[in-house]
Amino acid sequence: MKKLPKISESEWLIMRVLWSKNPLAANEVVEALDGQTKWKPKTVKTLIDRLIKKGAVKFKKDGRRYMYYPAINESDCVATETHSFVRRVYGGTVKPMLAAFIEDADLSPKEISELREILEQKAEE
Amino acid sequence: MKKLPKISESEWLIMRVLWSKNPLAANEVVEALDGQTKWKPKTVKTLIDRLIKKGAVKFKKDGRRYMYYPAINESDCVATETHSFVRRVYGGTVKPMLAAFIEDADLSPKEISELREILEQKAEE
DNA sequence: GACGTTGGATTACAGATGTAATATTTTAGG
DNA sequence: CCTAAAATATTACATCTGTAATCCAACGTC
Repeated sequence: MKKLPKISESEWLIMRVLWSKNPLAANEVVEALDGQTKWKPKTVKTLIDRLIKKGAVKFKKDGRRYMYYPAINESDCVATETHSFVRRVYGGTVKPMLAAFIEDADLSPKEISELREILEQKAEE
Repeated sequence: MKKLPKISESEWLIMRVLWSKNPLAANEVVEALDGQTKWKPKTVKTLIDRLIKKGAVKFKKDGRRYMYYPAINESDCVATETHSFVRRVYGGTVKPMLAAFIEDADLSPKEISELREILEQKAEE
């Protein structure tokens, strides 16, 4: 797995848009973010440009405009970010936090049983 | 609850040292970090100064030197950071996050069974 | 064909961050 | 007392981030 670039807080919003649907033109990204942020279109374009420079996004020409799409895998990014978060904030000790979250989160019965299954898998290792 | 300052990645390491034991002199913080980072003592001092400026750390004089201690609550910071993380990376959907955490975490068999029990409780509600 | 519109390219600019070095003050030791 | 050691205070500086604005080129419109 290749090295993933660091994605900043704002850039994450762009990436999540592009992961959920792509390729998109710049103005489509702007529209997809409508309501989520108060960014001007130029701001969105800057963020896209930076993601391209970082190698997180690629584009292809469609006539006069560019169509953007992710160049890196969502699951990989999420896993990396999660790992770094756990180490930073919890120093690696996750269990108390998981417990609190499970208590607190509004989980559906289906989600609960899925999580139980994951834990069973873990227990068998 | 008062507003918490933003704590950067590097600053988190300092805060975790001070939360685990305080008050500490600057050189004691440096020692506590030994092995965890390759920072020079001056770097550690800079980070402490910034945390003071942000209001995250306070100090009192002990003769010629300062003794540092946290000015903000660990649980509050962890909760805030976790919330922001979940929104940024998972867009607020908790279950995939929990799944990733469980996969990622290095859980002991005991911890796993404790979590399973919590989930069982949840399932019965 | 001149002109406004739309999209891309270039430039801006302050504050945060990582990572220290240098300068100064205080103090303990000779 | 004077000096080296230890702590603190001040300064440094390149990047990264957030948040755009301005400039330019191509297109479709009247």
